[in-house]
Amino acid sequence: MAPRPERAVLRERYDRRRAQVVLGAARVFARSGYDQTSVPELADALGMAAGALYHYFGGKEELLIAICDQLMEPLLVQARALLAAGGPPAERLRALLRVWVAHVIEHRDHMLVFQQERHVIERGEQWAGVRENRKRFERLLDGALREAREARVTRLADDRLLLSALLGMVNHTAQWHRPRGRLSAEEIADGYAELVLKE
Amino acid sequence: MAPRPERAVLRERYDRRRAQVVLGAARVFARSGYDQTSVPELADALGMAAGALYHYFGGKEELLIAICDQLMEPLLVQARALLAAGGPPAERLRALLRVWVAHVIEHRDHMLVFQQERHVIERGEQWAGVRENRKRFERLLDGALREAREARVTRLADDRLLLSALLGMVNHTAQWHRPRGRLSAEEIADGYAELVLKE
DNA sequence: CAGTGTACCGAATGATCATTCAAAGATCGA
DNA sequence: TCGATCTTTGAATGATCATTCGGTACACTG
Repeated sequence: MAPRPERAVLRERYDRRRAQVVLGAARVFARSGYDQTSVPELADALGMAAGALYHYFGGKEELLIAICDQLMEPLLVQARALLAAGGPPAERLRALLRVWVAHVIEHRDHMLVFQQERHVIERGEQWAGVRENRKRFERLLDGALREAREARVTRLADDRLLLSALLGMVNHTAQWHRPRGRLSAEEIADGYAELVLKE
Repeated sequence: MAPRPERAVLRERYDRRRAQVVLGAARVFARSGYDQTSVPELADALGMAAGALYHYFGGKEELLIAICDQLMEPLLVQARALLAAGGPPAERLRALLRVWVAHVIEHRDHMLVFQQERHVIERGEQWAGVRENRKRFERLLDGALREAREARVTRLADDRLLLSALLGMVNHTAQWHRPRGRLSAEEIADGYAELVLKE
């Protein structure tokens, strides 16, 4: 009686397509700005009609939230797994930096959008989840930094300042890194580690 | 016959008022976003009518350019004066960091707008001047870093990476610093210097 | 191949926006 | 106070935008 493909199959197909759209939208928004890109323009760039977007998203802002989620969630997963694994503080921090820098480079467009739309993220009701995820990552990083300081391997006594400095330099990587740049993600991460850690 | 105030007086009054408007607009745009703030909203927040803005600016975007100029130009002047003064490379770099961090903190709203509107700055024809000023500052910083490396006082062999790291961490200061925060501008700058310079 | 639900289309809609402009208010020298 | 000029007003204008929705195309099941 119910002549439909398995519900799970449909759901998966829907999710995959949605993720594709989010990915493409990140590229477009990174280049042209979120507000300066009209929905028809965006749809054009994605090779679909404006109306189709509303099949996947309740509205333009929901799409923006999806971009931020697609950025933050896999990073959180990786960071948690890594920090759960144990090891000496300096090595843990170095490893976290590598994962983080690689992620920023891999999701360059997402990062640019994320940074550009800071003022929306800070305020909106619907943005609480994104803010929470950001907070979670900062807490993980903060924990790794405290450990490192207690092991006396950081070069700066002030954890908070070190945290902010790292957030600044690592996230800023999205602004200058180019796909076939001179330095690999790993070299960049190790450079940052060299600034932060004692020899 | 010509019953007018001195031309210079008028010009000065006009310029001062314009600068006030630019300052106020920076605050509003930093909080609510450039695109998300309508001209009537902005005018309201500034206590003036929408039309009056067009007495000082050809359009909304010209106002945005003015915000960036008001940010970059005094910093360039200070940086140039400081670097012209001479002294040992480590001290020059430290001094530059202090001036720079203080400027970022002082112009927090301008910085937030500047960072949020990156995609406009990168592209537009009319933005060439702003891009040029940014380039000039980066060259000054780059020079100071090279000097420091040649004097073997930096902790990272790679000037380019160090430059990017500094741009990231210092500019990011605008995002977390609060007016009556725990650390002074000077303490923050010295913290950054500690990361970058050998003991 | 018939029937059903999903994916997509694109013109229409109502709201919002940047900008203009004619007129009024403010300022100041004479 | 007069009159010239600078400054500000706010309603009108035309353009643009996000979103809606009635409908088509397609994929899959049985």
